[in-house]
Amino acid sequence: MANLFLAKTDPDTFSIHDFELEKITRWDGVHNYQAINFIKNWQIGDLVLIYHSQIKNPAIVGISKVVTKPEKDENDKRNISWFADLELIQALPEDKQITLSQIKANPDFQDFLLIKQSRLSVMPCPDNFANWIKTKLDL
DNA sequence: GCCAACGTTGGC
DNA sequence: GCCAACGTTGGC
Repeated sequence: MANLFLAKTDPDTFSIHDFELEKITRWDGVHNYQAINFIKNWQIGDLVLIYHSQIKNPAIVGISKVVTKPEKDENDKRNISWFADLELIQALPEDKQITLSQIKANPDFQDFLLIKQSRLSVMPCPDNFANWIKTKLDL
């Protein structure tokens, strides 16, 4: 059973539309220990929700999957970073995007790190959220 | 653009 | 090892 994660990106830097063009992208440049530890735990086949941050209505805008084993980034200055390659499964049409405010409004999802730790950029999704979104998006 | 929250760095 | 100063992220 594949695990479900969420990864943030500022669309000014790398957007879901960029991802649609590239189809496979290297998820690197993560410098926070906690986020890096979650990347280390990625397994091939795990699903990663793509989230647009730093915008007016932050939201989950796409679904991808892990296609390579996580590797240490030898070019990282502090020598702590890891990366893996993600393949886009689907960019969500606007009416299927899931906004931060929707997630915040649901009392079942209050233990989601997306809410509890707003600066974290890579995180696992809690089981109840994973089940909810898998039903909603037919994953 | 502002600011809260949090992580990192470096002096002591 | 503590903590002040500083840097970064991301929501609003």
